[in-house]
Amino acid sequence: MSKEVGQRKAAGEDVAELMKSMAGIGPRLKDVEATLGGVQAELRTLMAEIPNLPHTSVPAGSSEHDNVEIRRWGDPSQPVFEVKDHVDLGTQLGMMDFDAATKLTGSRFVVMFGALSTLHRALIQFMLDVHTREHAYRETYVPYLVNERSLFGTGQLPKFEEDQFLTTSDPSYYLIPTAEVPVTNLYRDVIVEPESLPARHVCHTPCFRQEAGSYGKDTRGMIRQHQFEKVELVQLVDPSRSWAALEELTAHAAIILEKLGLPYRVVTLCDGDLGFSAAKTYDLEVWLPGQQRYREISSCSNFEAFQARRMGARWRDPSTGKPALLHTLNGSGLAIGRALVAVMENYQTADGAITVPEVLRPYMGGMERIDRG
RNA sequence: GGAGAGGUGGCCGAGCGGCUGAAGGCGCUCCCCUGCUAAGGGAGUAUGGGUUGACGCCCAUCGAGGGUUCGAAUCCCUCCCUCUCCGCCA
Repeated sequence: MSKEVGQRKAAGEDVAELMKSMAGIGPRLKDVEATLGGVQAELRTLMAEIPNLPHTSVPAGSSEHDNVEIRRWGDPSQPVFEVKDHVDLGTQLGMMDFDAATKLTGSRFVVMFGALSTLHRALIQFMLDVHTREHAYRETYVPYLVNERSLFGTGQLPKFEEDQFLTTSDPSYYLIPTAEVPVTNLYRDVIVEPESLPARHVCHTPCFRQEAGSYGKDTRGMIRQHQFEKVELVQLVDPSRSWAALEELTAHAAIILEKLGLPYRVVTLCDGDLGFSAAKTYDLEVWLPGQQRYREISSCSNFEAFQARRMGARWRDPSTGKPALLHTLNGSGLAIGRALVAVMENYQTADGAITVPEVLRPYMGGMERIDRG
């Protein structure tokens, strides 16, 4: 109609009456739009906090006790001597100092020195090399601070605000809780061509987590820290391939444990233990002699279209020629702090030293043994 | 941090409050011409969403969000980002 005004005016006609008839439309339209907007916002808010639907293959259960073991690898049998945990080992070696970290910052941090620090770095290098050279992941470097939209995209916000470290509030920048956030969000508002799928990224970053609600848990040692390193695997795939991709990705993470010679088992998380965004998750649990139990060292998930929907990550489906949601996956490959703990405890000797696993020696200048001094 | 400039289609680049979803150029696609290469002529060419068997039609989009107006790429406000100079700095 407004177009008509212009046309008639150009033709020299009188448009006063037409304009008068339209005068009331504006306010009415605005009113209706406001109502619609309100309803849509409400709907969005509600939907933002609804978790993903578990896949049909996910076992039912209410807690981690109902997770289902899939397989085991390696021999977790006891050495003949009395084993120490990583805290005693590291402290007695003079290479791990929790008190210092408490002084510098607070609880749930660690300071390391010397060969232990090098071992920590060696683990990172080793994992990055295996995943890039043997599993065809593209090494990726990303910001460690992200904005709210990124955390929304992968599902940490709005529901898990209390787990994040907020640094600035104008604009809101958060320390990343995992590389999953920046890496997956590379594809936010992006339509990728089918040729570039699957997109595979491997990314080493520090991770920062408040660990809210885990106050009494794992207070000893490096198992649960506010800051830890992780080498993360992220895949974006054709939706018809995502379940196969989850198996592959989990295998890529497991191979690291095998190369390191660390006994582990694979469990499928039951629906009660499943994360907010995941449709299915395999946890890799490494054997820790110091705790006499398996502990999570990697979590590999298929999110199907859940994250993709939140962030608008799409591909051009060749069968229709139209943009369609991708499927996203990720998994730790592996958590570095816990891998260090596992190496220390599994490779300890009777005299409190640590044998360096074969595959890490090239990364440590050939060092075979970490000993005092 | 200080001072300026600017964000328009795959790219470059115009744009008066009203037939501008957007001139022109480049690029790309198809056709014609030309016995090579090159040049030349013509036509077409934004994206996303919805709808249709299909032609098509409808909606949204000129950094983002608000506002003014019957009508905004164009005017006003807020924010984001980019560039240049200065300062600072790994």
